[in-house]
Amino acid sequence: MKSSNSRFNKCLYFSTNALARKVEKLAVENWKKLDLAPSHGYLLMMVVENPGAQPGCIADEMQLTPSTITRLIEKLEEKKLVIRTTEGKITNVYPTPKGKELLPKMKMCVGEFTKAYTEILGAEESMRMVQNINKLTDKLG
Amino acid sequence: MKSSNSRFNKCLYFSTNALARKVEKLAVENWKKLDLAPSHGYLLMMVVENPGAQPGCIADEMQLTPSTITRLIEKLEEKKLVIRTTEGKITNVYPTPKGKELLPKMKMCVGEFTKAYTEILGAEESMRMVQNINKLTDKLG
DNA sequence: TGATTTTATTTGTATGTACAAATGAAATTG
DNA sequence: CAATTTCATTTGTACATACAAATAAAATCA
Repeated sequence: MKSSNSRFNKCLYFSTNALARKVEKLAVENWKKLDLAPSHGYLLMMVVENPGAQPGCIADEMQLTPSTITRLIEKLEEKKLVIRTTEGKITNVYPTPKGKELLPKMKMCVGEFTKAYTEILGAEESMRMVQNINKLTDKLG
Repeated sequence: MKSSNSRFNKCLYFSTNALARKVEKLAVENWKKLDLAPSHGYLLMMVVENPGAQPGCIADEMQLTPSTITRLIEKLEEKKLVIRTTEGKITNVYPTPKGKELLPKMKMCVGEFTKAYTEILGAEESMRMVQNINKLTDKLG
């Protein structure tokens, strides 16, 4: 159903959630070829480009909680895409060779995803929309 | 962290998810006084105003899957706020008196939530933003 | 009318995320 | 320097949601 047919379409709660679900679905579809969830993919990319990144920083960067980051890292470790080393209270996350190898494909994935929604919305509107959403998020923070 | 400081801030995936999480949080906070999750609240409101509504219609209206609606209804049934009757393949959901009683408070809740984000964003920008988000969602559908 | 297809709903299972509490180490403070 | 506080991370638990399969009824078709 089109959101414009919903009695709830005037409420930010429904609008944002519905949008997030659709975008998530599109992203999941896009990342399937690498057998990764989008969040895993983005985290891995970050670690490949920032070897030794700490969970706390990753959490800030990805706007997720530290506990969520721990969970994502666990999954990536199971797949042998990253390893964790802990010294004292500091944990560092490094990509494995297998993880590093994925970088070009992951970048292509991001490109394709961006292309997918840019084609739907137009380049200008896409960018403006993303900016507005960020602004809104900041203000709510 | 402000989304504008994130390296991912240009990606619709992160923007929408981050916004949805913030909005969800705000809504959850707002609905706590009624001891309801926002989605439970909205579903209950719909059932109070539409006694006998069927899960499939509710799913369309709320832009959630039927299975999710089943789960939400189960929770509301546990709390004795709605009851389900099934005849043949058709299920109808009705509010209990206890559920009906909540309506005014729920409407206030929605009002307060709207007020909360309208105060942050301004009335005009809020409305425009919601419209744009809906448009985007429709196009992605 | 009997067989097949469609429809509505529920169930089993899995994912993504968060919060609160636990852990363990480092930093501060008195 | 011992006690306390702060900090980084992980663990336990819970919630919202989805997909795929199961169920069961109704509708269609041959």
